[in-house]
Amino acid sequence: MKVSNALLEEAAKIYKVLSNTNRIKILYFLEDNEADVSTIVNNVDLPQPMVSHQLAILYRYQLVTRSKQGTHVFYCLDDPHILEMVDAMLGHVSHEIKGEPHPYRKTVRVKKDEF
Amino acid sequence: MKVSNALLEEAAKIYKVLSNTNRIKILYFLEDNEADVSTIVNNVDLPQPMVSHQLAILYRYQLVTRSKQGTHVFYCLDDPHILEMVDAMLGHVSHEIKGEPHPYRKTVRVKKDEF
DNA sequence: TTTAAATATGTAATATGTGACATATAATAT
DNA sequence: ATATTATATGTCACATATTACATATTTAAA
Repeated sequence: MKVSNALLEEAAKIYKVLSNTNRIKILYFLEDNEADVSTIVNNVDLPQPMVSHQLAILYRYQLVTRSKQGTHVFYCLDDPHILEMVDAMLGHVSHEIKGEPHPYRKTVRVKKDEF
Repeated sequence: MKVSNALLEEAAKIYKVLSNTNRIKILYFLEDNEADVSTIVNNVDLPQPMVSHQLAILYRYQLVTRSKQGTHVFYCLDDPHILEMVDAMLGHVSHEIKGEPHPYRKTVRVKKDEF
């Protein structure tokens, strides 16, 4: 498959956005609810400036939309398909983990032919 | 959906691995071929130490496997499903780059109501 | 117009990632 | 042993990310 550089770089950027558990948590909370910042803060258990900061990143990369109502800003998943991708990734890692924590491959594989 | 912290962190780590165009390029080259390092170097047009470095990261996080034959080390996708995920992401960003609304998006973003 | 609530932004310390480059190791052949 | 090829590792300068915290901005109500 031939992929343009611009596309690769854009994909890499989205992956960077997703490479943070706080942002993933926020996305997951928004799976079921459109929610304002305070509600998100109360549910993901992070300080408000942190949540605002991560929401700004999610918004900049078009992972969420937002709309203002009075003093409240409501955030919403832009494309639910993103969460399907995250689901797939969680499935991947849970399959890989299988009981053992797997930050790295610590378990020795076959001695002779591997290294 | 309720997700354990360990799982979230593991998914975030894999996302971090994927957040680099050089690593994605290497994974894509391995889509069609099992290949040794030199072959990869010749095809992705990156200096050899860079390729070895990125391969080490891909191996540590179990995105590729490797086997040694003489002086050559052959790398192979560990789980082709990973590339399906990358495909999905490339599809996602190709929509974004063209400024197209996402497939599942109900309303088009309007300047006036945004800020 | 002062106050309070909701949200966003700025700053600084620390940490982590990146890319270029030099060099080390490992296997094989001469 | 020495040389050669394939691959891996170490280092350094640089850039970017993370987090906590303080403060600014916006809105609406009293």
